[in-house]
Amino acid sequence: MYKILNTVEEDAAQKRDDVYAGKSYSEKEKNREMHCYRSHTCGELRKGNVGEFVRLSGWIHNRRDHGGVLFIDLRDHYGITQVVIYPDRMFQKTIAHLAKETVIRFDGMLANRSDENINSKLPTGEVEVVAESYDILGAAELVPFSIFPEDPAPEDMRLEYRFLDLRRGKLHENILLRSKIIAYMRRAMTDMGFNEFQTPILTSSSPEGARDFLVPSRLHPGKFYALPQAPQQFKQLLMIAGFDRYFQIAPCFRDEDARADRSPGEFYQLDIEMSFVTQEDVFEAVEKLLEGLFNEFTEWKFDKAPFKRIPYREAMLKYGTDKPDLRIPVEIQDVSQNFLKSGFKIFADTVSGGGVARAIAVRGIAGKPRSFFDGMVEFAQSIGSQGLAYLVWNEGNVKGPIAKFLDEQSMTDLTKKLDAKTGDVVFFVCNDEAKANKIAGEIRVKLGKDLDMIEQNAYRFCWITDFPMFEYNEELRKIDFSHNPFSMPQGGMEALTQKDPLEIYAYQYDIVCNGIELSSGAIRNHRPDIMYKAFEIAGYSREQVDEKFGAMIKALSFGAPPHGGIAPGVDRIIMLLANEPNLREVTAFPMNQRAQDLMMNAPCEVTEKQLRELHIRSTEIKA
RNA sequence: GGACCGGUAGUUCAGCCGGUUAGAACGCUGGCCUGUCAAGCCAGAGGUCGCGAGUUCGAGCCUCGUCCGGUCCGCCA
Repeated sequence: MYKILNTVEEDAAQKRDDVYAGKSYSEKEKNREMHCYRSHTCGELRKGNVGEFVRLSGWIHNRRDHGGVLFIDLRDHYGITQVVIYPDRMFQKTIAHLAKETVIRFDGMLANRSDENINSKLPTGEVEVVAESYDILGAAELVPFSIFPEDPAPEDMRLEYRFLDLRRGKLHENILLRSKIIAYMRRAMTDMGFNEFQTPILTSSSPEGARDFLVPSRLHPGKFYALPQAPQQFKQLLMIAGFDRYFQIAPCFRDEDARADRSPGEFYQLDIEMSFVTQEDVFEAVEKLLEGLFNEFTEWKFDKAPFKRIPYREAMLKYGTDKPDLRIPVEIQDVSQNFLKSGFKIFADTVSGGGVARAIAVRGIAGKPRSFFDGMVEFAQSIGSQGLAYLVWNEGNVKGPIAKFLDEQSMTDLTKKLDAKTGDVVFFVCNDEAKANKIAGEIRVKLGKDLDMIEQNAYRFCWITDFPMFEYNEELRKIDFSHNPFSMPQGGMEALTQKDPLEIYAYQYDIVCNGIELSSGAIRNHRPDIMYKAFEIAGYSREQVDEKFGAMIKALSFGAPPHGGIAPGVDRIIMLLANEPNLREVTAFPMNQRAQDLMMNAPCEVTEKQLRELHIRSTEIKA
């Protein structure tokens, strides 16, 4: 191995050696002629450098004008160094009136600070540069929001002046963390024997899935490229091509509305595909990656491999969602049978009509004030529940709005089933299964937050497994794929021909951390015969399948290895590790929620000429 | 497409029951100050209260509409 490039520190050291080597303070005049912007970075100088004649360049971070002495905090990527300008310098007044964020170069001697003037908050806080001369390298206008101190600023302004926002400590660190995490991912994947590939950005529109971003073709009037929603088909083709283990930090494009944890338009996945693997092989690879990653980048507690596996149906029952936040130590229980026999008519009728009753038990909160319970009822109503029943286990009796409807036997059974003890409170939700899951799940999370039950400083992972292959579409009154039609059904062809379709699971899985879905993945269906059969169950003819997915089927027909993969969301992982609630805090140049880049002014109108070349006419009338 | 929350000085916010000339802090400008490090002190400038209509003797405050931002639902194979 040989070295191609020096680090910044090495470069600076080199220049120092070249320019300053052996030179004393008396030679400073000569040094002023040197042709470089800095001898050191602003984070570098220490006691050992005292007495050296140094040159620093950076931004005016802050200044403190004492009339006599003037202090400038000079900032660059590497840190902050105090520059002091004494009144005998003619330029002191000029510097005192420069706008913050001016880019400036100072030359001067590095001096020791006296003990009482040491700033322990700065790594460079034991020294300061005594300015001899300066050069303004980049003038600055008054900034629209404060870089220092790092006060809150309106987000649309932060986006419009992103280059300023990125100077601020927290965001600067987050983006740096992003760089390090991605570098780690590349290293770890390569070490595990994966090869990185690039796949096309201009590709063809896929009929399934999210809304595509379309790019009009100049050479083929009326035809369009689509930006990839994910390199799904390409990575499978690479497996069929025999490359065995693929990964890519893959840009993905989906024209769907944004959320706090979902960027509008574009995002990155650590896209992974492996040949000759089972579901467990994929889990093992991802667990190894994530364990290493979290080990490297967090001080918090996190689950070690193997992560908990939770079948989809169990997750929906216990947590009311397929992306459970396991930091909340509460599980939902099914109590349908208890209410079926009970005297509580509303619940009994719902259950006998095919609905379910769910219980959320919280220990030791019987003493909560009435307003707490009213608040919970109100919350339940706001998310679409008729109301919210609850029982409170007090010393010797059970109270609550529904207590009077339950006979002694029902109450005894319920107490036993829920293992309810004095001081416990149980909330009840009764509805059709889908609604009951959703409402109970949200109440579980709300209780976790309001009662401060969410485990702090911890990352809790789980795999959600055994997603149903098919589901019944009430609207179209037919069987549909519930998620991905290209996943391998568990049991293969035999299951498709023998079992009730709604009982078939797919080799499909999600990985979830702290209630955030990091990724979906699957063992793919690599057999055309099983593919045709699966589509047949969902009501597609062989011809329809050929028309829509012909290219993929063709590729699978020439000797395809069993393969599978996953694609953890890079942005979301960074968001978790940076402990940020929003993707924009870990993205250098994000769009706003309405998919606009406020700095670059995208999307924007284009010229008539451009449109003509692309054979496009806009239906929007220009102002 | 829908729901909720928000919009007052460059920024962060306060503004009581609808009642005099809309306040504070930071920033900015000027001045004072030789050791600060979120420097300090004094003075000053800075406002179409998002926009439009309505109710009222009177609207930052109430009503309706509208625009903008965020969060969520829909959507995200």
